[in-house]
Amino acid sequence: MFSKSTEYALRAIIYLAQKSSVEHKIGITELAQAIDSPKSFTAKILQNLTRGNNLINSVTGPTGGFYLTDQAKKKSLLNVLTLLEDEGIITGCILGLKECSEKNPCPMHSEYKQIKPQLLDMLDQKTIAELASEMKDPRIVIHNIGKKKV
Amino acid sequence: MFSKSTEYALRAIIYLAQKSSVEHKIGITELAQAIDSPKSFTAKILQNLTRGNNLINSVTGPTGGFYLTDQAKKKSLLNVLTLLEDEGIITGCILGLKECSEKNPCPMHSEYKQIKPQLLDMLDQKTIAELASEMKDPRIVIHNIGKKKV
DNA sequence: CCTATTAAAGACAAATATATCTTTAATATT
DNA sequence: AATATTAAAGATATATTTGTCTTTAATAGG
Repeated sequence: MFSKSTEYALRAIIYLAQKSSVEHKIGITELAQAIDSPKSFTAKILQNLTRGNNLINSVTGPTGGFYLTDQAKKKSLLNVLTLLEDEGIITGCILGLKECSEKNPCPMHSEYKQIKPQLLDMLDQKTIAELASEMKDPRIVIHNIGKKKV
Repeated sequence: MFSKSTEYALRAIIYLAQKSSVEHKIGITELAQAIDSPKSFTAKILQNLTRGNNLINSVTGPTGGFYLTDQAKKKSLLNVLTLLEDEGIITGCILGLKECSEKNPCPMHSEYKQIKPQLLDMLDQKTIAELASEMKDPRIVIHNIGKKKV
């Protein structure tokens, strides 16, 4: 559904929403372990989200790390997807046509048109803080379970 | 949503459902033009779908080409996706977790769970023959419009 | 049988996505 | 000021996807 980059970004942000604050920043080592993602690659992804768009903040040096402000925690996954420029599910055509619209629809257009707003709702309804708070239930996780690294 | 390979395959199959039969086969040149896809790459994709799974048939030599049997035309896009092994939207987790289930759900699981069956329905309800027949309406297309090849 | 036409097969190339490693800059602590 | 710690930046490596090209095999028609 999404690229690895996007998946890691979403998981990282949910983790940061849950664990970080201005007072308590999270290092990339802890973060990557917590969401079960490749560390350096995840660092790159987060870097992109600290520049320009005020989604993720970071501070170098001891006690430094990544964190979300309360404002950032109020954003939705859809907001994040927009910043990641990975909105294909929302804007794209099932069959990959560049210009699939009411005027020139693909054969699946009318069907997908009914599902798209639900996907959009799903991604837009909850703030990442709300998603993170679901993780108080220990069954709900954002890492791969039962797979140990060698 | 899908890979290019999958998109080309779906478009090709819809075109073949519309235009081909045992009596009238379609050459790769016509097909690739009709669905606006790279010719050789599309040929590869179709080759994979002629082997084993009886979805697409082909014949070499003059008057040869690709075609669908009436039986094949009765399959759904979901059937095709299964043959293409590109069912991620159906089976996968939004956040990319390997084991996202009722027992260990991701924070988006309960939300996506409600949309997944609708996506599945969308892909399973219509036969590709039915999708193809929608194209009697000239507004409905499976090629990129207004983009001319150099 | 010969030729033209078509897909099959396989080698190759280019682009993109994913991942790692090293060096640099910032900063907290001493 | 010196040191340790952390992310930033950049170079590089690997894998996968996408795309092209050439050669081979099959087959229809003369």
